[in-house]
Amino acid sequence: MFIVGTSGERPPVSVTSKAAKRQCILNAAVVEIARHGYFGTTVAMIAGRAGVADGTIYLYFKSKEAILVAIFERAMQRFDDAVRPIVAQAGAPAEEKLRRLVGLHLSLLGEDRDLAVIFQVEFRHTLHILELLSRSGMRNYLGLIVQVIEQGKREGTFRPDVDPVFAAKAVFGVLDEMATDWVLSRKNVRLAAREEAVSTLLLGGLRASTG
Amino acid sequence: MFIVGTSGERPPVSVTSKAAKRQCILNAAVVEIARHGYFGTTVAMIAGRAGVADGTIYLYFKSKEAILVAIFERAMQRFDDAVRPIVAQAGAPAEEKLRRLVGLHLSLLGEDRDLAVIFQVEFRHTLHILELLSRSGMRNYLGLIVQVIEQGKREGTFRPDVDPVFAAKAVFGVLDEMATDWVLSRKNVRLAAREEAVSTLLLGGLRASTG
Amino acid sequence: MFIVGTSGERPPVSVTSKAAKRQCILNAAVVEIARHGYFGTTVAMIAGRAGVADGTIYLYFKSKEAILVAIFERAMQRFDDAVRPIVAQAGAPAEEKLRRLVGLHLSLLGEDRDLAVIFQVEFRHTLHILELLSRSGMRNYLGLIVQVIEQGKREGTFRPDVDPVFAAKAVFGVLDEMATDWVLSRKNVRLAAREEAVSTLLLGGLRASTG
Amino acid sequence: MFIVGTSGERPPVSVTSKAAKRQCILNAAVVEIARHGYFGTTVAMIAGRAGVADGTIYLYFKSKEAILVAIFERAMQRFDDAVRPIVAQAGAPAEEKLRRLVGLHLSLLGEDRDLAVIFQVEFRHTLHILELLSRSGMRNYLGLIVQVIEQGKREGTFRPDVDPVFAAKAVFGVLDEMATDWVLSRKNVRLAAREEAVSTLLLGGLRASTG
DNA sequence: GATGAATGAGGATTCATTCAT
DNA sequence: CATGAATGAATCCTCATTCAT
Repeated sequence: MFIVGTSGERPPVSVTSKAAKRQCILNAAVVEIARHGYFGTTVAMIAGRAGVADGTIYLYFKSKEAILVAIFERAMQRFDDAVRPIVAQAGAPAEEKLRRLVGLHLSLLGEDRDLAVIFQVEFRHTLHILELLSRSGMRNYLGLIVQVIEQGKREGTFRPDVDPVFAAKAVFGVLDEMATDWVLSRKNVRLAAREEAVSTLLLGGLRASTG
Repeated sequence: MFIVGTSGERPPVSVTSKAAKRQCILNAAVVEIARHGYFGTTVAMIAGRAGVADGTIYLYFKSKEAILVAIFERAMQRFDDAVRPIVAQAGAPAEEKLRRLVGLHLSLLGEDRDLAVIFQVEFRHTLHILELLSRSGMRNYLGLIVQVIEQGKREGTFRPDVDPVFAAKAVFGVLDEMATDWVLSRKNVRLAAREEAVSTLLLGGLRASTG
Repeated sequence: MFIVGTSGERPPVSVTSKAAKRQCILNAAVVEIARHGYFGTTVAMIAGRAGVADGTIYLYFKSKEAILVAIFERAMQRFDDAVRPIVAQAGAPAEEKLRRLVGLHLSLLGEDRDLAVIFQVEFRHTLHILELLSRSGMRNYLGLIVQVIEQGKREGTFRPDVDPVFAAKAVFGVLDEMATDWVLSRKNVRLAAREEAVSTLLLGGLRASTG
Repeated sequence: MFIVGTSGERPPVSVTSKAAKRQCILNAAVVEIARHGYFGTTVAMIAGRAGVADGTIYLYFKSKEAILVAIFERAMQRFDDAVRPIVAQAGAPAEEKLRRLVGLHLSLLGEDRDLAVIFQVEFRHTLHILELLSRSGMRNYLGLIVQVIEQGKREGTFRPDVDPVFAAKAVFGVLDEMATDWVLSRKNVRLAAREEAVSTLLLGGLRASTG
């Protein structure tokens, strides 16, 4: 059924439109799920906001749950793309990297409240889903924090008795709580405003007591 | 819970039975919800485990959601009962109180994995529920931590530039992440085993750098 | 939760009503499926005719398909109850038994056109279902016909070179075609009216050519 | 079916291609429907096997049901083409014709198991479809059998008291049951192997008892 | 108070069919 | 002619909640 011609390129419209509509559905899902929760959101609601028919959703995603997973993966990809260069940067001290990492975490979540809601609330929905996620993308992210802390220990800026994995989880826990708190508070503050305080507190706990 | 025969003194039995059955349902709900998630748990499942008829549930709780709230309230009450004396204890330094508070938090959650699952996972289900909770019991608990940190600032053991509310949230965040991590990990470690590391890290971040 | 009392008998209402409602749903299903076909019949249609709510159906049957199977089983049971005594009857010659068996087959189907429609049309729906059925009840029925033919061979009234299993299938085939033809014809004839012709034809084919 | 390049003579190719593609779709439909049942087969499945786009199906058939009807008509046409000459053959006795007719019926179905499945199972799906079919092609076929039996009565080889239409249905019934039984049995026997037994039985039932 | 049968609204998903390209 | 993405109606099934016994 493929009429072989001379053009090696498939219709660009299709590619663009296909990917674009997928993103469109994902965006709609983020808004709806942030607003009504995963179980409170119907596929029809997502389709409605995306401006497509209910059935169309299933041309792009295998199931409702697959949408949630796709949201997570897309977000983690963006996180990873932003964080990895910071960690990899040669020459920068661990303290500096940790500060920037903290700033980035808060900025990225702070930029998109809907996404933040999903990350802080909806992804915690079910042990099943949480485990799914924690085993994939989340591990990567935690691994990056671990690297920074290990660097700090090598540099001598962080206490030698700190367990890097434990410390990374603690760092993540503080960031996470800040994000959740911000998501739950109705106040019109910027999440990134807490960057300084968070960094200070964490670095205080990690730093070697340089006499 | 089984009343067989004709008991002459109904009122006291009834009261006991009434309260006992309520607890029984709550216990059943904790197990089922921890195992299958809030939305994955049916009222029939809870009733089945509690050994009562489906309809009976509604003699003790207004709705399925009310059960979730009741679980939260009961757990927070226990938390409060345990934490309040520590905070109120006169003569104890803030550092000591914080250590004991950390230990208590991890112990209480570590004692009942099902309850921990619900706290770390299920209560995060929906923005709606989370807000409900954060406005009531959670605030109290956070307030207690705030008190300890304020005491530390007054004593001079904690840095004067620390914002007590912010710091309390950070403390909670670390504890929370440890609990979540424990819930998700299949390893057979005790949650309380991390008490020392958590306290050290947090106190390191809070402590005034006594020159 | 069972308050042990002195009465050994459960509420009779429940038993009666439970079984009665099951039959009621089955009857409704027979009518609807005969009229609109299995795939053309919705669970709501069955529930509507049975006078119960849609969800009630699922208190009595696991799925829509389970209803079809139950219809088959109920009908086969009735067939079996009627046919078995005929076959078992001592002293009756095979010819006589075959005549009565033919008469019974046509009578039973002829009595309930809706059921006949389902037997002749709907049960043939899918290879899957047909195999399911042919392996269970249908085999029994065929086995009874086989017995009669074997008896005829022993008596010397049926040709010795007849394969009983083959012949039984042929008998069934003729009966089946008569039933299908009757179901499809709109004429107001009685199915049982063909009893004589069918028996004559079949016995002609089976009978030993007694010189 | 794949037209690559610029063919100068479109019309004939087109005509051929058009008819060929129709047959191609029909063949694909036979396989899929035999395998998954009519309601279990999607138009997309047929299109996939035929190697055409979903929408293309509708350039050749008005609806999914129209495909089923077309399958029936094509098959009946083949039956008719094969059976008619036998019946029309002058000089051949009715017994001989009936034998050959039986053989042909079993051979044609036995040659294509997929088609046999559809004939014996899928065409019985719905009263609606069955009636559709029985009014058209099936009647013709039955009419041919009737002719043979009438010839036999004129010849004096068949019993004078036999109703030709009834007898034709009985013949068809036996053939039908044999085919169904073969379709359902997994054994690797040839359907045509039963030709002799079927003919013998039927002729035994029809034959005038030449004393 | 307790029961559990009954309810019926609600939702994820499928698929025949259409139509812009 | 052919495509296949898009449609949206339709359906089976679940389950929180009620209420007659």
